[in-house]
Amino acid sequence: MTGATPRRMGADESLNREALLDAASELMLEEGYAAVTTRRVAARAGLKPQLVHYYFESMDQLLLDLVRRTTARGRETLARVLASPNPVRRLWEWSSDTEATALQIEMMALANHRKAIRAELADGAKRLRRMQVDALSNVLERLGIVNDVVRPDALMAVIGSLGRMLVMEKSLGVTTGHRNTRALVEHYLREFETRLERSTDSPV
Amino acid sequence: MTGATPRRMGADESLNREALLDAASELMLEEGYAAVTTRRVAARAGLKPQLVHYYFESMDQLLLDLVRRTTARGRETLARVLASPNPVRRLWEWSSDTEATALQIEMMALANHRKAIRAELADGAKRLRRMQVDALSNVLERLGIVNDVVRPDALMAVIGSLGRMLVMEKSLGVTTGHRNTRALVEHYLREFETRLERSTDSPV
DNA sequence: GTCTATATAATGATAGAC
DNA sequence: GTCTATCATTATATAGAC
Repeated sequence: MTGATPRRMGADESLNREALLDAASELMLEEGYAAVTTRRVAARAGLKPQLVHYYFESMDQLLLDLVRRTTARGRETLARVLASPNPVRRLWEWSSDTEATALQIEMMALANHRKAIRAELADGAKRLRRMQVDALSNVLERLGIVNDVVRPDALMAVIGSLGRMLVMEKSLGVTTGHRNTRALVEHYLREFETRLERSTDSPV
Repeated sequence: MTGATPRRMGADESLNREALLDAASELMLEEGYAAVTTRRVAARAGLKPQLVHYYFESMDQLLLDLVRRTTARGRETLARVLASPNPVRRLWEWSSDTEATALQIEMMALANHRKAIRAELADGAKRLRRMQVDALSNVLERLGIVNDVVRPDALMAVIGSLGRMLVMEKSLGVTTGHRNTRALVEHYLREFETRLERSTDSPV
């Protein structure tokens, strides 16, 4: 418990600490993880570069804390999404969120070569996935939609990967086939919503 | 044509030049794009750091050349894939290629904040997509599989995004729902292959 | 045509002042 | 508990030697 603390460090609840994480997040989103340097993070937060090392043990630790904060916030957003009366469509919209996807690419790239970040991101992804699949299973079961081919977790994989890819490609400037892909998704969403409305009309 | 050449530069066909691109590719794959620095690229290629600037105008140019070479090689591989008697399954396998996916994440992240690289990567993606969709359309048409809901380009989007996501997640350490997702893909692949075999048995 | 010596700026991090 | 002066290292890039 009393592990040697080589250097003193700012409190976890500090406003400056949060400001530095905000700055890091913005930089990562706008210019990529390589732009998240001590000096640039500090400058954007209106602080001196040395303060980064006061509030964070290292740049790696700052990035790890950022990933943790981001996935935690993701769970909060997802909880609201899943509370919707039409969770499937909102899940699709959520999977197509531009900002979250851009951040995810950066963090995936970061995780590819930083063990601690990979573990943190994997944990976050698993927890999000479990929330999604649980909610999807509930809805499908409640509506009596049982399908041996398309299991809820597989359906979630399709929704998630397709949404993310459309956003990625669009930000890249590639939209080949997007119209038909969206039409395909819309087709199944409508089919689901028809069943949903039918079940909502009739009382439980 | 005689634009001012501020600095002399190595020939395009030089072995050292290729070695530097190889080193950059390996580094990007193993440690991410941020690890692609003059010193590290040179060290891996067994050359002096200054040579990087002899063969490439700048680090940005090196990265751009690497993206161009990578997408060009991708087209060669894809052409072989599409020449297969069973192009749909091989397209699925190709979309699930681990190395290519890891490189793609890095390059997507890189493209997010470098205009020239974004343009190059977008061009490469469009050309690959066109090859894929053309081939898929041909096969589906030849087999008489016409479907207003699942158009060839949308089907390609599903195959591509799903394959990439499974690989990404697996490398992250997340495999929740992968079994059922693979089973889903396998279901449709088998269905397609049954029709394919039937059409191959009967001569044209 | 190929490579080296060198310049300049940015990086993560530490020790110590308030 | 908060912040600053400073360091060693690495980054990209240039000018010029062979």
